Amino acid sequence: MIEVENTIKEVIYRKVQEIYKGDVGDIKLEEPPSLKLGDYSTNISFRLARILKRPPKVIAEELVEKLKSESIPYVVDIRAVNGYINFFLDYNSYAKLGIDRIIKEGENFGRGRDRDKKIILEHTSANPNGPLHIGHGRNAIIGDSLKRILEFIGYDVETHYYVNDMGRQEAVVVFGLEKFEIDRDKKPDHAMGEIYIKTNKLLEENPQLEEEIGRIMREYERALENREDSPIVERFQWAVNYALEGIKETLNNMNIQHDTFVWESNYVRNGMVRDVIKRLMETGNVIEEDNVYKLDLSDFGIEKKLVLTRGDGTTLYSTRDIAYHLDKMARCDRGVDVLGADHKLTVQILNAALKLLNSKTPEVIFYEFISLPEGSMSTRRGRFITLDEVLKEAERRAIGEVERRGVAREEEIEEIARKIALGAIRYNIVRVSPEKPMVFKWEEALDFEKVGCPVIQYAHARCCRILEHAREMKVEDRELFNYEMTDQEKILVKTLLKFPKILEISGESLKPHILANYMLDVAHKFNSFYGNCPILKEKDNSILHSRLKIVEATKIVIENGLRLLGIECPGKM
RNA sequence: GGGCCCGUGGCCUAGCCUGGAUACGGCACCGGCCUUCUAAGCCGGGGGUCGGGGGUUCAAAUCCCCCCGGGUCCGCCA
Repeated sequence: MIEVENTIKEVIYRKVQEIYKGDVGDIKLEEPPSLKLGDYSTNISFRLARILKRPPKVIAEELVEKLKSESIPYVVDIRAVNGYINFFLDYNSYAKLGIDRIIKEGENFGRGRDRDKKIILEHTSANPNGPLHIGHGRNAIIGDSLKRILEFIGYDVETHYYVNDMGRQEAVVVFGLEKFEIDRDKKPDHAMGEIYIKTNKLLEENPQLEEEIGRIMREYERALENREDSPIVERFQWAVNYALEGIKETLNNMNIQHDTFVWESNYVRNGMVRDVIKRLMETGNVIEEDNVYKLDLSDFGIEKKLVLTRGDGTTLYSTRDIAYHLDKMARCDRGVDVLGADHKLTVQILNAALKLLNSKTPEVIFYEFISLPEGSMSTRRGRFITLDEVLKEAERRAIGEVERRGVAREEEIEEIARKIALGAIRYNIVRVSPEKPMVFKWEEALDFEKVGCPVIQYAHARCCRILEHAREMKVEDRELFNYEMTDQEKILVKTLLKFPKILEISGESLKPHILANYMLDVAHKFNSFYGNCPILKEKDNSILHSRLKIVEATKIVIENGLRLLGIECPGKM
């Protein structure tokens, strides 16, 4: 618990001041590798050793003597070990307070105070020219998990899906729709993907058609600038909305919903792109080169120059992106984008331009690609694995597993399997640190046997079952934790109470994988407790009652934690 | 060619920002545990030059430099 940690830190700081008045920086509280070494420790003696020119061990012993004269709440013992100063908690009172708090706060355990800060979080933003593949999935899963975490710790979060409707790829689709008939029987995004792939093939074989694409793009942009409701606008809108319909369905199946869909074309229509270009022209960093105006960003250490408009006067993605971000950053306290690592240079340029326009810049989470064992994915070549097929295959396998275990009624199986399948997919992606490249392998993504989320959901199911049985037993209320607790109990209680701090770190550092890894930790600690400490079979009523409270608290933490990862708990499996 | 990212036991992965106690887990492997709360589990065991080499430090997976391998970016594409 954060209060206990802060108190310990304060006391250490005071005592250190007694032997050394200078600045020693923040006191860092660490966790010893084993319970036998205590619950918290500090390495302050090592840092003081140099300054005071005395061995760390001696300093540690001296500090321990001083610390022992203080009475620190929930701390029963302080020892000097190898230069470290180790603190031992009084688990009887610590567990009583902590478990009681978790149960009292329930689904709000871990929730932060309202920060009165608005965050706009943009994620997924896949081009509406085909179905989402697992690469988009990494983006969406990281983004959605983060949205849930940030909201829970007290931010007002609005999610954006930035719809790229003005790119070449969308013009290809619009062109393709007049050449090929769309398959109305297929899911819309898949049908649109087919059109896109076929049209690209057609263009490859007939390069002279390329001019058509350019013409369509110019026509669309002209219509937007003139705010016409011409047929070309309708064609683009139809195509984009049609694909988006399918994309939204997929996202919905993954428990992901966006608050706002922002269309790129909106910024051409409302004149903001023209305005941005005009303002950038006035910065004095513009040069003319190859008959086109470019923004020189060498002041920002960027070699690449930003082309402001094409030779034919039409706008480019980058300037429209600047307009979007300018608008977005003005509407929030913090802007967060989830983007593929291939956008790193783009973002540098974007941020430089935003600074020139005196705007805040977004914080960006970059994630590396998910590739296939046979190489990288390609939307254009149709070489990718869609989220839809992963979802479907995961459910198929999960149904088999649930049936095999035989704990669910026939009519429950599908629903349970769906939760397990989605959990496995979301978890296996979110648990990996985003800067690590991933290789998609079916066996790994959908391994229900041991790895990942099923273990967490299973621990939760065990909690549910135990509590169910306990209700039938009518256990008397007794004073909690008035016995010598086992190591497994202590470790579990301590782990559960870390939840709020984990959320804070995970949210503030924009790293949902920290929460994901913690959840597995909770499950392991619970399983160890479950395997070593009798609960319902415990004869001592006081211990039985206390252990049930630990189970209840575990159930709450798992539910809250998985919910923030967009994963549901089946309750039985 | 230059910039950025990754490289942790056979495989996957945490820790790296903010340097410290035997490098967290999982898979696979070996040995125990289901007349006992769901064995998707528990207990124990073997397995590591933290890509390589220098450096800084009392102390380096962690900080600095060089190198190797992989990815990615360097469009009047998005």
